[in-house]
Amino acid sequence: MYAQASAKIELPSHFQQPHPSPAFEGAAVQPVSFFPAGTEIYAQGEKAGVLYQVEFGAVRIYRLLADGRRQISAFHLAGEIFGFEADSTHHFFAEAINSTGVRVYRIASATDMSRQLLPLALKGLTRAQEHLLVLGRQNAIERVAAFLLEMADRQGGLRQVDLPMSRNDIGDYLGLTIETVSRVLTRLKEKGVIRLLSLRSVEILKRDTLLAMGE
Amino acid sequence: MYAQASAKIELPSHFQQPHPSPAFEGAAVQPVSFFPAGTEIYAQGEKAGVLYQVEFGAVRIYRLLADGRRQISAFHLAGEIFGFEADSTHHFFAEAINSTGVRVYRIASATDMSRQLLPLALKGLTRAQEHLLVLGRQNAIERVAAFLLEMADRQGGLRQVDLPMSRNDIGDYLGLTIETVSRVLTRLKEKGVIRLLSLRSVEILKRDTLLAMGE
DNA sequence: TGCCGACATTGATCCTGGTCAACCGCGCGG
DNA sequence: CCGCGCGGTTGACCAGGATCAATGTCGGCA
Repeated sequence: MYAQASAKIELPSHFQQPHPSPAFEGAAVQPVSFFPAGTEIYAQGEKAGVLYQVEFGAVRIYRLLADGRRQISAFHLAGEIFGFEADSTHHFFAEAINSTGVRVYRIASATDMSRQLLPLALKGLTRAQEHLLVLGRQNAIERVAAFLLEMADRQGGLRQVDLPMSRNDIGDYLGLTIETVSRVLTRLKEKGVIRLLSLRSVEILKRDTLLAMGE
Repeated sequence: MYAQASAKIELPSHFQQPHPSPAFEGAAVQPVSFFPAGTEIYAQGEKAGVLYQVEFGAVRIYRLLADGRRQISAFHLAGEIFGFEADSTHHFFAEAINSTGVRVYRIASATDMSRQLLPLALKGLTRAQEHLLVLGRQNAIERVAAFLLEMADRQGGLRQVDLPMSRNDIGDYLGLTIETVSRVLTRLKEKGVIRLLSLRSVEILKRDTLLAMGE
């Protein structure tokens, strides 16, 4: 429904990098599906049962409160696998942040994937629990610092970090408002800890200072 | 305040009440270990590899920041299993909240437990993600309401809810201070939503009101 | 049964981050 | 090429919850 073909040529080069993907055993590989920026991959309440691997782009996983407040529980970058649930129903929404390609793995119901899924689930659990510490007990500066370090880490620990998501997304991930995120970033910039190469690209100048802040 | 001494005592067999729980296959069952209130079951950094099932009592799982701030990521009540990690190291602390008995399952390294562990990991992941929404986007009243409902739910949905943990524990679970937890509880009491039977026992009088608050 | 200490409640004040609002700047379409 | 709109930044003010402090109460044990 939402997936549609799109021109790969138009994509920024950093979305095109191939990644070393551990293919799934016992799962039928579907062709890559394309999701334009902002489109839904699956919705809360929908039937689950298919796994997704990000080929390029980025995905946000989130829940909503009745009044529209949103909590993003995870971002998924190239190479990462998402879509598994505790039961047969999706408890979250998944949306493409930018133009995103995902490879779909359809699993034969007879196949036992637990051996391959367990490490992923445990990794996700650990990440979620670490995120709980950030949301429950850290202040705005600490949250943003932790976020920048997490993103740098997940992109290979380079000085230059891509932020595929908007300030709004960052805020909804960190439990902050967009204004607070913005203010903290400028404060970090003024302190010489980071440099904003563009809105969506940050260079980390003082990694140790950031580390000291982020915990 | 938080006892660090690990005082593991094995109970005489006539104390070992069995409870209706699905035993593990392929795991050596150890006798029940007894942990007095406040004692450590395992520590962050320790080697993992053993599973625990709460026989009686309650357990808190938490992390600490350098300055002592604490985030409890989960409580485990009777019947629940905890102790599994993404790698061979514990990333969290586990402590007995009250006098607690845990059954230890030692797993032969050859045995593949993933089939049995995956549902538990996924359940934990879902709970953690729901907790993220609470910590990231809900205010104090909503957090406490959600907590009371969660506890009621996990105790069979009865009107009367046992809170095995202190206000401090509740605060560190909800990302609030002990004072705020206390104030919210008195406010709920004044509104006739709950009744405090004792410090550790709450009766839910208006479940629907609580539900509306907890989201 | 009464005492003590830990835990909990309540009150006063402070401060971080939210809210509301104005403005900026870039990219896109007319 | 200009103007519009969206996303981001910045500022002023506000409020929810933290902090600091005093008091209250429960429960365990002598």
